Amino acid sequence: MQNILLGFLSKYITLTPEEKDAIFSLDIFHLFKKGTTLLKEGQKTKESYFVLKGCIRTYYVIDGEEKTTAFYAELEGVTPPCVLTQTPSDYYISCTEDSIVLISDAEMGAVVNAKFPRFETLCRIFSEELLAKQQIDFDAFKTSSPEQRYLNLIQKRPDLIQRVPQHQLASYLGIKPQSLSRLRARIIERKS
Amino acid sequence: MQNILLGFLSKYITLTPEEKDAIFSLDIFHLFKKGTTLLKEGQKTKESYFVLKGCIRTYYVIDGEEKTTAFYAELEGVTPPCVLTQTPSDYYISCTEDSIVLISDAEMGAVVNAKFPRFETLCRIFSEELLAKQQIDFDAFKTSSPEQRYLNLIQKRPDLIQRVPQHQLASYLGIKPQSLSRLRARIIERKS
DNA sequence: AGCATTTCTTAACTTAAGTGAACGAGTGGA
DNA sequence: TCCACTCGTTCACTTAAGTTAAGAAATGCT
Repeated sequence: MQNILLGFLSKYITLTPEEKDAIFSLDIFHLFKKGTTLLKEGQKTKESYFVLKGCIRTYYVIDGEEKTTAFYAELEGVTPPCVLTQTPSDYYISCTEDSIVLISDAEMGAVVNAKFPRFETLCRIFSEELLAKQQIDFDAFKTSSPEQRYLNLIQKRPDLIQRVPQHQLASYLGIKPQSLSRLRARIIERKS
Repeated sequence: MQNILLGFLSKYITLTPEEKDAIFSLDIFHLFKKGTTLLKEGQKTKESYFVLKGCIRTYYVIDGEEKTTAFYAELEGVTPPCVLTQTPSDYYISCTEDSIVLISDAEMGAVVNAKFPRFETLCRIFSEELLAKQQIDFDAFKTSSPEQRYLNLIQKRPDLIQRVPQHQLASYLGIKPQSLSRLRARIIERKS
């Protein structure tokens, strides 16, 4: 498992043995099997999750049904709202694939901020950009039909359609799996 | 008009004549009539809008139809995504009521940041909180039906239902005005 | 390989939103 | 004051999503 992490990291940076030791003693990188739950509803956490490899999803359980609201794949990350509100989480986070996830902590952030003030600027810019992106996504969702949302997803995130189960995709699009099947059949029908 | 601004401000802080002059020379506060457009589609801007009194809305025009995606009332604000992406705006911003709006500029932010480093921390926290709120709202929208969204709106933003025209509310809920009428009739029917 | 489980699709039926049109109430302007 | 216009509601009809059920296909486990 450590080899997988090191192999992955070596694609990006060259590490001295000391640095490798330092990284593992930091206990920041984690390898999870597909299906592993990182956060459960009702649980309190101060952790943020950043995906290096694989894919994780956030979902609510409403009336016994899973409602997937977001996917985070390579180089994407989440800080659950409950981290900021200091309340139990409203949703679950779990891995849709075997994944390497960087897990960081509010306290860790504070330590880094104290050492490197420029890190704060980075975080502000990062979070402002995320906010803008999220706003655009939200607007796109509101102003389009399920079918348009699906067609849009094909354009913007073709990988998701391949790697994620249909029923999770469906709830991500705000519809039932049966409706997604039908909708896809409709699109293919129209093409031919 | 300056009296209205001063009257409003005096509820919160006491100002010396010099400060009053300083405020107006800053040219930060603006009074707009209902219906005034602050930002047009295709326009470039570096401005953020913060509502002190009244209410503004953001909307797209898609196939000649207005699609309202957000309302900002007292003590709420927006930075349009186009400010960050440096591209022409995709949407309009206009006043749904006579409003007092604080308009600030990316450059102004930089100046303030340089003078007061703690201001950066404030901005980061503010934008992280906004991000969390937005995420919660987005999730709530995705996981609920138009009717649930309307019922939710009654709980969370009862003021909007009173002060905003139905057809804008409808598009904010992601439906047509006729559907909103029907939906409301359905709810009343069920109560009795 | 064989069995159980999950996942995806199809179908028939129900429910709710979209569409186009008409009507009355309210609003603003000449 | 009167006219035109906007706004909200209602109705009839269309379209698409929800629901329930069944079966085929893929997956996982032993």
